[in-house]
Amino acid sequence: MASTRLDPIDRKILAELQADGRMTNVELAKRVGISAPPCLRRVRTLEEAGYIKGYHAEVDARELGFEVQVFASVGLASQAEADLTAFEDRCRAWPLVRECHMLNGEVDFILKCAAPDLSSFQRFLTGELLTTPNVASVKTSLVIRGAKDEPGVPFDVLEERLASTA
Amino acid sequence: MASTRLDPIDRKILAELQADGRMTNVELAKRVGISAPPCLRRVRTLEEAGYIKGYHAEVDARELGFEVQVFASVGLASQAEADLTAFEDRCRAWPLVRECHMLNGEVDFILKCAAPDLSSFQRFLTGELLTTPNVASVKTSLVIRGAKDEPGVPFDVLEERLASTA
DNA sequence: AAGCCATACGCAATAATATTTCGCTCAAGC
DNA sequence: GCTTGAGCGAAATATTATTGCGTATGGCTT
Repeated sequence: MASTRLDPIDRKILAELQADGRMTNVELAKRVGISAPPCLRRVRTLEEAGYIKGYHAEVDARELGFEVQVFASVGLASQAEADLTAFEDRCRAWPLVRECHMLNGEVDFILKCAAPDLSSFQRFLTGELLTTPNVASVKTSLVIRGAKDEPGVPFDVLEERLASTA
Repeated sequence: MASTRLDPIDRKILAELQADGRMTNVELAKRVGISAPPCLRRVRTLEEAGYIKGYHAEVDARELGFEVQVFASVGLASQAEADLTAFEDRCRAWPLVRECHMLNGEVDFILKCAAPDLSSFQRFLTGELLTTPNVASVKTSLVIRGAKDEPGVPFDVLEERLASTA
């Protein structure tokens, strides 16, 4: 489990697989400039070390009938650790809630939700979220349109940073 | 490009590939209950029809040195369409900005940003975002901890919905 | 500085998988 | 009741993944 620092080839592998997770290993090897076997070994190592947490197909939510995306700012009455984790557990159990982040500042949590239509979301909001114990305030914002939605991290920023630190 | 309604097998394929985008086609075929060739044909069709927009490795941002995640609420001075798209174009050009959504309500946009550290983000905030023309207000919220971060859509919700509509 | 060890590479061989081809079946439409 | 088209599965082929092994390279000890 050596926290082996990644070399440039490893970072390239991660960047390529983040951009196209279904690339064949031979294509990946070609792009990063080594032969297929060591490339595959590196990928396996990156997976086992946790640098790669999984692979996912990116599906078109709207085409599938999820017309509505909502950000919800949630404030809790009590911020005791037990109450925070209780709320987080609730969020993990709600399928409509895709993301839940604890924030500093005024609100305690921000939730990103996906729902088939507005009434589905309203039903969730009034029937589930607002009736949850310890939830003091909820402010929802409907997504009018999405301008950018890139998964993962910007590897070019990482490379710039490493170049300057070197 | 018939907007062919998806049958249960197609939906299962999408659900499986969303959960594990690197599953082999034979494994996928086994899970959805058909043989490999038609399964692959379906996957290709789903890709070409745009139901699958891509495949991505999920990388561990923190392990890679992106310690900081920030939500930024942005208000613009002018909401004329040209000004909105101008701002969206800016967001698309900033690598630190991973998501940009236009919202209803008080704020105009919410941005999800990833940065190696706080000073990187501050540099972006003061040097880029705040100096952008037409940006009237920015309120940033640091993510203290992430409780849930599921990519994609909840297919179980979709199935429930189809069951009730049927 | 020479030798040793660990690490990672590439090549070649094998196993598994992807992909194409082909013929069959079923169901809708005429 | 025939025709047509869409979708399936089996078999064959092409591509890819995976394993085993010999070799080079860099760091560390002696």
